[in-house]
Amino acid sequence: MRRLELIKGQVLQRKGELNNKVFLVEKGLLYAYAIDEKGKEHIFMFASEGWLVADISLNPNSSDLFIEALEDSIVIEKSRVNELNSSNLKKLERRIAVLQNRIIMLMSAPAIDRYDHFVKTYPEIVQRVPQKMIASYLGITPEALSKVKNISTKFHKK
Amino acid sequence: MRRLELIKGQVLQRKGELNNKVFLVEKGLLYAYAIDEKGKEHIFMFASEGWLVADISLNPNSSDLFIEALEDSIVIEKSRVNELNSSNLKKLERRIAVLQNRIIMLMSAPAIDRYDHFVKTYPEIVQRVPQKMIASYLGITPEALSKVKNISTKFHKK
DNA sequence: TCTATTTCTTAATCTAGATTAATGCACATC
DNA sequence: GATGTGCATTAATCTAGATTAAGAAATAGA
Repeated sequence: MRRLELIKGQVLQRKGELNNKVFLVEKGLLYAYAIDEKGKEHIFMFASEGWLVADISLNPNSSDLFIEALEDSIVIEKSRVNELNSSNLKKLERRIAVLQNRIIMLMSAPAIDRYDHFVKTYPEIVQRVPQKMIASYLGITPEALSKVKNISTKFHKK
Repeated sequence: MRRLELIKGQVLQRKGELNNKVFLVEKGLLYAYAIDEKGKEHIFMFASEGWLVADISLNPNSSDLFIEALEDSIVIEKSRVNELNSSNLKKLERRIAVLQNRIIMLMSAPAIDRYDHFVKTYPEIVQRVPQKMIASYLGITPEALSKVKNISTKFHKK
């Protein structure tokens, strides 16, 4: 358990690296992402103050995700086995709920609905990250997000 | 905690109903699904012998998902708060890992890769459920799955 | 302040997968 | 054996979102 000061752009954890840590964000903003075979980045989550960011994948010897600071940040690094304990059960449940909802959204809702839901759920994040990163989180391109927002405002659906 | 015998097609839990239970599958096969505004069904998970099936959504007063028996089954109904305890931490972690992976796949991999991954990961399920349900789990239509499998075998990508 | 690099937008074209519809098949039920 | 019901497949058409390519706008760095 140690305290880390990060500058914007600093990478905390890389794909393939040992994956036995979780990071509690004390200040700033981090994000976790995967890079596919074509080199495209897919944002898995954002984590601001008070959130835990970690790659909870099956193999603790090799991370699937990258974790990186989006702003200058301070995080508390903790051991994964120590931190994912009974006192954090509620947090784990919450995470499952969020992931479950994300899957249903990805499968059933069009891009614009996913965007509206994101803005409603994480208004602070929207202010702090570029649109192209929100697009990536939603599973679409920045161009598609730009288009889709445009159409929805034109027709006063907003 | 009680033991329930279900016949094929029986619905254990409906959207909107109280959501404070989890179900341990002792025998048979269940599945959990969402129904969107257009009435389309989206399969969230399958659960065969030994698996826990539950809607872990944020609000315990209202379920987001339906849970239904795909075969004649026997399940142990348990209270959600009692069951999601420290002795099941590893199971919760596993579920997070599975969901995390599913999200990455939905965002980055084409339908055929998602199908191949599913067949590799859950070969028993493939034998027990119709193709259209696998398609639904993958987030595509039965027609698209049929086409995509066809193309991939024609070009010996299999 | 001036210049760079990023980010956002628009537009044209393309494509994976959706939709609609028809057909064949494997069943179960009568 | 005839008839119904659900499942899989094929094919034609359609569409949401991807890709590619510019340019405009915003931000950061010097």
